Amino acid sequence: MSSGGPPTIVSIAERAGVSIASVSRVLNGLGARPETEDRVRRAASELGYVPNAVARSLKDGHTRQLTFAVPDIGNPVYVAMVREIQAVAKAAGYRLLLHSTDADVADELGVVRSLADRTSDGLVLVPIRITPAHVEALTAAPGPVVVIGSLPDGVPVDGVQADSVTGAELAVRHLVESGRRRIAFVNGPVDTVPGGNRGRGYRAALAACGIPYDPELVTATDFGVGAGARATARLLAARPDLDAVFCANDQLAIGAVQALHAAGRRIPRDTAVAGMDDSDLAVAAWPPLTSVDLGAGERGRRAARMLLERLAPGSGEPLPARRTTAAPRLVVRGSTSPGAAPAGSDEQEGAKSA
Amino acid sequence: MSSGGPPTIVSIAERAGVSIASVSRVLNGLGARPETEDRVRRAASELGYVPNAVARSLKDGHTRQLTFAVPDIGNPVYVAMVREIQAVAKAAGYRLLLHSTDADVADELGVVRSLADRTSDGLVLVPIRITPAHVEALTAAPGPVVVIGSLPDGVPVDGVQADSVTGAELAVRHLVESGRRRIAFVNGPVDTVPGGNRGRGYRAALAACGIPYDPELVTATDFGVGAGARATARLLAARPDLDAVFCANDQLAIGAVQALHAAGRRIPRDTAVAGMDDSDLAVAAWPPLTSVDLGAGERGRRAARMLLERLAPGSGEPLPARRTTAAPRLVVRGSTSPGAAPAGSDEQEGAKSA
DNA sequence: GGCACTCCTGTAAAGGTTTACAGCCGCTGG
DNA sequence: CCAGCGGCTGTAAACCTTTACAGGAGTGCC
Repeated sequence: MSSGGPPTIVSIAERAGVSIASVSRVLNGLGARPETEDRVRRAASELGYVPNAVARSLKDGHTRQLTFAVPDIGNPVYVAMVREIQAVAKAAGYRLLLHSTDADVADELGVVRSLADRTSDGLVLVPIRITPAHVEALTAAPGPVVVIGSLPDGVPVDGVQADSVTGAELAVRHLVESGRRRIAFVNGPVDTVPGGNRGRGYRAALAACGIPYDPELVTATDFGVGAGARATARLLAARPDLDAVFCANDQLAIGAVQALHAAGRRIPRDTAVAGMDDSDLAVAAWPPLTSVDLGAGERGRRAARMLLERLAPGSGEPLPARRTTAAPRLVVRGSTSPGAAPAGSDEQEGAKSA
Repeated sequence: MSSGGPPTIVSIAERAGVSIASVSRVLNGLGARPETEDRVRRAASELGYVPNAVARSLKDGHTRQLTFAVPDIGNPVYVAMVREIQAVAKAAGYRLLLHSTDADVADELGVVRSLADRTSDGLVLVPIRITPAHVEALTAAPGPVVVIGSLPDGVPVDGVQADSVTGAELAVRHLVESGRRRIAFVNGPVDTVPGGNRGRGYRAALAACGIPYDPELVTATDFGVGAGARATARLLAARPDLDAVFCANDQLAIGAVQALHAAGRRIPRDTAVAGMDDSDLAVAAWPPLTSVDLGAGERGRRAARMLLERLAPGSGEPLPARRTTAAPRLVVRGSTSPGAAPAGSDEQEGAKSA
């Protein structure tokens, strides 16, 4: 009986007077006699049939869903990644499952293990920090995983990295070339992946430029606008002679800009400011922020592509773990260079609003 | 045989020497003899068993997944919504499927219809515009839908709205109270939901304040920083006497700020600027932007909750369509008021960075 | 001692799809 | 005219789980 509930191939088979196998074949484009074809198609459209994706997934073992797990969905960097990943996924006919780990290590590990429940075919993970437990979980991952972040060598999992060291070097070198010498550094938490790398980048850059490292010019705090403002105010009090502030991300840099404005410093004349990530915030600031684009979107895109390659039927998945690094790019704007980036330039176009 | 592939209840049953029914019962906490219980649990953990979510979904007819479909994932307003929706979903044990419609009407309709494939249990949709086709598709929706946006009355679907009219009125009234009289308005595309409503809000607000509507002070463009800057520059050229710019969102307002800076106007002394949405961009600007919080996060949260209520087993889903409106809130900062929002205030704390 | 009852367990069906295999029919070629 | 073959079609199994139902063993009570 074609009773309640949405139509299934059984309802169609009854209505068309054929077997369910024929229905399935017609609907999947395998051969059938023209008349059979006709009757099945007619019945299907009359009933408004839509194939049940769950049943199909159960049958053929994949869901056409990818999971993207990030510490915090609100962060512009992750937003840039989500956007690209979803675009790649959509183009390939995959849906995107977005998971927020809320920067919780246990939750991150849980996501990796939950690959086993077959809810999604693969995972792109952005860990807030990488512990031995991560290495263990990733090694035993029950499905394909791509990690965005700096992964130790032995782990048999694809990885996409930013090159914070070179990125920081680009920024510091630019500041030095603009004549700055006392370059403060406002970092985020050093026990996180980004914080750790960016700190190393700053020191390496100073060394490369022949400028001695001065601990008094360096501070670590939380990532965030308010934290950046407070940290900058402290630095300013301790070392009024600083002539540039380099920040580990744009939010901190926005805070630095605010603190400098509040202290009556002119930007960039008295003090230059540079950030990292080149998020939308950079162009919102005044003057617009010079920032190092660490290729968040690019990293997302690459991660998604690598994951899809693992899922492609061709490879029996025996390809070795791959590592790739996105090249950083310095975007110079008014916060370090008086002439740069006039208002009304063409960047950041096209966003819609609700 | 317990051959290749991940362990199933069958493998466990074999190993424990019991039937699959017993395995299922033990694993779902229904009663069993202590010894049986023991053997099943031991076998399950030895094999590293994880239940197959797809099979379970097929059996009991729901996936514990929600879909959230937005025009553009990068937009801060939608980001705020995603964040809240994902939090609510996660707390209720649901996963979140994020879909970008890329502001394509056909795609929006497709998402509604695709509810029929049983991939997710419900949908939160943010349409870019609402056409008769939308009304039709929503009326025939094969599953529960909550729309964020302004929905016509007859449609049997839950809805959450922003109150742009009151929101615009708050901003305009605030500008008037600060002594402004020639208040320009930079809108986004008027054929979109937000553009249309905000335009009406501006006119209503002027009327309420007893200020005549002056078409020369009004312009519509795309949402976006560059568009805002160009539009403001045009307005400034046509009407140098304007003393405030009200923008339909923060991106436009950022653009306006840049254009005003470029024109040598001081903010807020010469010209005040106010935006809408109160996104992260507002605090990134200098001076920080006065903005109307239209409750994006709140709307997301409510939409998610309404959807979950529809899914709760208690109700046979016969509750009538509900409509709810989030109250707007004016956040005054430096762009309209000289003293407001000192640098280093506590807003926007805690974001993490990669 | 036997009956009834309880507690536990196993068998089997259901959920919707895909697909291997076998069967049927009609046609062609010898 | 018959063997054989090709083209369609139908039956049934498989994917993995949950659960209704029936059956079996043990206990308590009369």
